[in-house]
Amino acid sequence: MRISQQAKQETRTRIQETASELFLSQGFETTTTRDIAAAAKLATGTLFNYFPSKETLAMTMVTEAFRQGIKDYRQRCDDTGSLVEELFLFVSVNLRRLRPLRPFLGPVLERSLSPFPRKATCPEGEVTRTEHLDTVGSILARHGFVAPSDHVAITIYWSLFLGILAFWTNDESPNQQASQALIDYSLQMFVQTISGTHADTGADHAE
Amino acid sequence: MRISQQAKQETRTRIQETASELFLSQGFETTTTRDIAAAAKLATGTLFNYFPSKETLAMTMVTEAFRQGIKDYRQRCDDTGSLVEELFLFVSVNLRRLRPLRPFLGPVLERSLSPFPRKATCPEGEVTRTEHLDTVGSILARHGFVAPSDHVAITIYWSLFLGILAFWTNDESPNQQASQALIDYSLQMFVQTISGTHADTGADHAE
DNA sequence: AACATAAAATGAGCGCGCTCACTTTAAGGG
DNA sequence: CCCTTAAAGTGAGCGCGCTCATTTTATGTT
Repeated sequence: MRISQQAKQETRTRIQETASELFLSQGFETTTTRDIAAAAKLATGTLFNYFPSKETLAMTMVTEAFRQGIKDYRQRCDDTGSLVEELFLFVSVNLRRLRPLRPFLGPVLERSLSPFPRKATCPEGEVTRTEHLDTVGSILARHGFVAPSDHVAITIYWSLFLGILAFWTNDESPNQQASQALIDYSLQMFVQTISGTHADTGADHAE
Repeated sequence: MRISQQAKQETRTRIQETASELFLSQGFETTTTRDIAAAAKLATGTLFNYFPSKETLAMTMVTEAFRQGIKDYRQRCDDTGSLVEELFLFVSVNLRRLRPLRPFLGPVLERSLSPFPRKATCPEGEVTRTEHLDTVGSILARHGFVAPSDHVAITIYWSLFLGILAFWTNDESPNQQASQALIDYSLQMFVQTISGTHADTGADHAE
């Protein structure tokens, strides 16, 4: 029983590694689940005993990268920077962790992290978004904002962050410096607005 | 020949109307192309003589709504409002035109308007985005911004707009007032930033 | 009316993600 | 050592979006 579980875990990671290789070399859409199963020396159906969908299989890697990003941030944040600086650091470490997956991230992130309402897709995306936004909320809170409960601000942050991800996955500029500019501008904009009073809008978003 | 073309046009609109009804009553994903073809009394293949993909079929309606939105805006914009007011008007008229399609917009917009790089999908999405952003650019220009050439600002606008669309398609609050607040906040944020000097970011967008 | 030809419609078929009834494997008990 | 039983593996098959060789229809010509 113990041994069996261990063997199962090995199979699971073998699937992940095989899938990762194929996604990286051929892309997400082009790689079929039959390809993955064959390369991992398994029947097609077996793959779905381990991962409920191709999307979930890919998102497992993405979720892991995001988790590592959060860890990196906690480790590297010395709590002395400004709000913008800390957000910038958080975004940066996340991108660094996602970097190895970049070649196949586009379709996966679009499907799984999109703010559009989804029906019954993989929960990995929801979890990842929640964990990310919780961390952002805690950063905001540490700088004196009660924004975690401010749905509007958080919604906007997520829109901006997705835009950054989308741009970054396709950024061919050297060292992704174009993305750096976008991140800078986006976060500056975000912080500037939630810092200042935006009272003249008349919009009383919850707080 | 003339008659034939006319008949073809009739078939085309019949497909569209049939598809629209089914999408609205059963949703986009649930409705199959076989369903649509059968309901329009056609063979499955015939449908694809008129629309290259299910996605394009749906996007045709969306594109038309966006075009009408632009017309509405041109008609109603008396050129006396502030930048925020004009952008708000523009977004509002677009949402009003999209309103009838709302029940099936989610998956369609996510696939077609997403900023993530797409490989070979329907061009309708690209066209719609371009037309929308051109109009936004002209509004900015009219208010003294040369921002149409400012990729960063426009990219951010599109992120915010997509976030608004995503939220709005799922907004159950009475009269979509929650969306109103989001639009207000988003546009305020956007205009505030492109108006003010944010020189300390190092991002030198033209002005 | 008979024919030629191009336009339009057709539906069997393909490859995909995924399911599920079934087979194989292997851990524990007598 | 065999037997029981539950876990793990299997692959034929389903429904989907979409294709394309073929058939049907409509138009213009004689």
